[in-house]
Amino acid sequence: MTLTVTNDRNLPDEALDRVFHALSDRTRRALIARLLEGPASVKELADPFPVTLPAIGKHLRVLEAAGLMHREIRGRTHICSLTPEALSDAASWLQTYRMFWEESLASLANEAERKEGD
Amino acid sequence: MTLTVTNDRNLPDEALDRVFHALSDRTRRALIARLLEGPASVKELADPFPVTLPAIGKHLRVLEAAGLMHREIRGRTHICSLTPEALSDAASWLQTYRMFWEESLASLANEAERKEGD
DNA sequence: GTAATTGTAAACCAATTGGTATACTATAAC
DNA sequence: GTTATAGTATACCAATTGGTTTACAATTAC
Repeated sequence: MTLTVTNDRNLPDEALDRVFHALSDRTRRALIARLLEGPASVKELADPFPVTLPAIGKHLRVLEAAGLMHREIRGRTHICSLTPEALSDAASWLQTYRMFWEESLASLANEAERKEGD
Repeated sequence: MTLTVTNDRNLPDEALDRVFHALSDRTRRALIARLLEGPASVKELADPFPVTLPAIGKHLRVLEAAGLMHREIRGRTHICSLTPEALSDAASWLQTYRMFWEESLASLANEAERKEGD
C-alpha cells in the first residue's frame, strides 16, 4: 500500500488545526455532545460543568472559531447550535487514513489469529 | 434526531485528548502523512521540515504518547511506524456524530436547492 | 582511534491555554 | 425604577506548547 497523501481536498491547514484543537479538550467535546441533543443557551450549556460561565464562554468561542458552532442572539440569551461542516472536515481528513488503519487492524487481527492457532 | 451521546465506547477522555491534540498540529499531521508511505528514521522524517531535529523529536514523542506511532531502535537510528489503533479511536468518536452531520448537510443541500428553484 | 552521524536531554524563550475574579452591558421581571 | 438574569470583557495566573541552542551519548565509518 503506497497511498501518497498530497493533502488532496483543500481543507486548509489552519482550519484543520482549529477543528482538531477544538476537539482536543474534553469539556468542549462534552459541549458538542450536549449540543447534539439540540440548541441551548450559554447558561444551559454551562450548568452541568464545574467551571465558571466565562470559562464556558471561552470554550464556545473556540468551537465557533473552528466553525463547529454558531449562535443566534435573542434578547439577552445566546442560542447555540452545532454547525456540521467543520466536523465533517475533520472526519474527511481521518477518512484519508481509513484505508490504512483498516488494513493494518485487519492484519493485526490475522496475526493474532495465526498465533492463536499455534 | 435525539442521539443521546453517553460516551458509549470506553475511549477514555485522556486518550481522546491526546489523540486530537496530536492531530491539531500541521507538522504532526504531515509527519503522519509521511509515515503513511512507510516507516522512516527520525532524520528522514525531519529532513523535509524547516525546523530542527530536536523539535521533530518532540513532535514524535507527542505522536507516540497519543499512541499514533511507535519506534524500533536499531543501532543509532530509530525506525518510526504508524500505529493504527489510535487514529481509529479518533475516527470512532467522530463516527458518533456522522449521522448528525450527514443529515444536517443533506438538509442544508435541500434548502439550497429549494432556494435555487425560486 | 578519530571523526562523523543519529538521536536525546536540558535549559531556555515567547506565545497560547484553560482557568479565575471582577467589572460591566443589556435585557427581562417585578 | 429597581432588581435579577444572561452573557461578555478585561486583567490576571500557572501550566503547556512549539521552538531554539548547547551539550551529550552512542553507534558507525574511515
